[in-house]
Amino acid sequence: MQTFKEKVLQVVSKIPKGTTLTYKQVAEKAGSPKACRAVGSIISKNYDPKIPCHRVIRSDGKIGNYNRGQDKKIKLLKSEGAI
DNA sequence: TAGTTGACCGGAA
DNA sequence: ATTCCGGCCAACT
Repeated sequence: MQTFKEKVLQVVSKIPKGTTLTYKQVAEKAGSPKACRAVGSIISKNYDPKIPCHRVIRSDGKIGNYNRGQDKKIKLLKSEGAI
C-alpha cells in the first residue's frame, strides 16, 4: 500500500497501449474518485518517462494538458491508435 | 500551519 | 452548445 501519488503513478504506468483513461477513472482506481484534480497535479509534477501520462485525458473527451505540449500528446495517442 | 494553485468534474444558467 | 460556479485532493509557497 502506497500513498495516493504512488498509486496514481502505478495506475497510469499500467495503462495498456491504445487505451485512454480519464483523470476521474485514474483517481477512482487510485482509491479516490473525487481526487481527479489531485491526479492532474501529481502527474504534472511527476515528470517521468515511465509514466505514459499522455494516455490520460479529460472526461469531456478532450486531450487536456501535457508537460510536453498537447501536440505531442495528440500525436502519441494517434500513433497508438487511441484516436 | 494556513492559504493559494492546478494537466479536473459535474451541474446550472 | 458554451460559459460560470462550487467542490474535492495533493503539492507549493
